[in-house]
Amino acid sequence: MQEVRTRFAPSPTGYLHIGGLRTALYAYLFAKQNNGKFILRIEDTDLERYVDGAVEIIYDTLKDAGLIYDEGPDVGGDYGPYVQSERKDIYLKYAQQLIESGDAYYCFCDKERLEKIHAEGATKYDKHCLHMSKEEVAERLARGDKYVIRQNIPESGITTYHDMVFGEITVDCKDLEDNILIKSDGMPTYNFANVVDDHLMGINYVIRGVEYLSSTPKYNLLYKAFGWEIPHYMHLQPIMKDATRKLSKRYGDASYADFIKRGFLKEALINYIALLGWSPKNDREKFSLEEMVQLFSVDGLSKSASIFDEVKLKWLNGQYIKEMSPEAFYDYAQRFFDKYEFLNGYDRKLICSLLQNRIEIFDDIGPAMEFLTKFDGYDLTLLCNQKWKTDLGTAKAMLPGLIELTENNFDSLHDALVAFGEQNGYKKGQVLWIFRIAITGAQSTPGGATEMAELLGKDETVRRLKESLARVNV
RNA sequence: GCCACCAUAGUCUAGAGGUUAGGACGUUGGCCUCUCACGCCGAAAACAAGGGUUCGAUUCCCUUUGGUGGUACCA
Repeated sequence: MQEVRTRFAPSPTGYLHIGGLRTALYAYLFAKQNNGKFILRIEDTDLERYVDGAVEIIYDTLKDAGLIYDEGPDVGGDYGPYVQSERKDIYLKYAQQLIESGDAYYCFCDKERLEKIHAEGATKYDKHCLHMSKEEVAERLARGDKYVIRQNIPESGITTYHDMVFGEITVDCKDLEDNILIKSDGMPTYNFANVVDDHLMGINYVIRGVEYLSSTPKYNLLYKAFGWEIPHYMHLQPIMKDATRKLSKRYGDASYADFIKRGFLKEALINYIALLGWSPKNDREKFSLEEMVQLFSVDGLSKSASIFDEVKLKWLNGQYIKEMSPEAFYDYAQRFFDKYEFLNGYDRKLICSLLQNRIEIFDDIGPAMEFLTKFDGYDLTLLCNQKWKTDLGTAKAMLPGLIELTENNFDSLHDALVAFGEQNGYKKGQVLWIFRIAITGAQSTPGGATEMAELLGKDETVRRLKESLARVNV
């Protein structure tokens, strides 16, 4: 059996977005599941849209996400070069072969003429130059006239192919245009380069976005003209931002790197995007990359687009965070501690143990610990609690005792607080509520009263208790 | 406009010619608890509409509607 070879062929036009990453993921999963090869090819034939540094971002993202490609520009392989701009001469040669066979032709029409025929109602190129004599073509070529090479599509007939996710796709040839294969700058268009490269690189499973679903018949015509074997196709619906818009850089939607920066784990991100458009057909929804390689299946691919839901991604990320070892969590959290300067000087280990199962992304560390800096002037009504039946009066009565007890029994604070309650006729919850609010000034904190005291340290705890007392006394 | 593709709760999805239409996020009630969260137990919430085919259709077919894609010297 033939070795499965898939490819991810992005254009270096900026950061790698989530949709692109998912396409790469599926191509990777399919290849690996079949013990095949996953290839990276850079499609930089559009000089205008090229963005410096974009290629490196693609390399880094794929590698970081664990989508290790077997062949690619920076790792080599037997079918290089893997960058289209470096393959320029190859395309021209094949285009000329097509001209010989009559499946393509030189076209000298300029923009003005094209605009004119469209203005006159043409919906596609009118094959004007197809009918030019050989002599005239030779003459104009010799003269150095600008030209493009167009595909010669049959004027009638239908073309059908089988897509692994959509099934039979049929398109009428009359709806197909004589696409430009080679642009006037000598570069191939996607329409041509993808066919030539996929064939030359031995790609037998083409996995890409649905935007190519209806132009695939044209590509198949090219394969046929060359006498090449047509690959299997898997077209993928896009990931949407909302019901009508695709997730895209244009709308400033987050890139892989942005999510990582905010404290999403790559495993969670990969897991989540895999599930946007693919289902294992059971209720399971947590998978490692290795498990997905085993479980991936084409019939689990969705035929409809899916909307990216960050809320669910966060939940999933939280699940991954809870499963980390405390050590791994601590290590990973370091850069986020550095990000929030007000955390300097506090016990990171303690904070980590408090936070690991209450945050969903690492960036939450800052907001979760905010009470450390936002204590002064907190809302005193927080001391009033319906469930525990406490109010400002309770606080006023309790605080002097709480201060004394903290100063003397900080090391066994919990026991001391309980004893204080028993001696003075308060419920445990009442004491702890007043105490916690009095030292944090926050409705909710990442831990209970004594845990917060431990974090603040004895001096700061006492200081805050005194400040609270002073405020309730006015 | 023309062509193609798609259509299960707010979201991601499972599903089959006959099901109490399943799961997850979110929402919500409760339990647990030194707050919140976690965790656990519940609840509400969907087959886009109209025609067929059929004993029976949400499932198959058609139409409509809605959405997306293509219609580039962009990919």
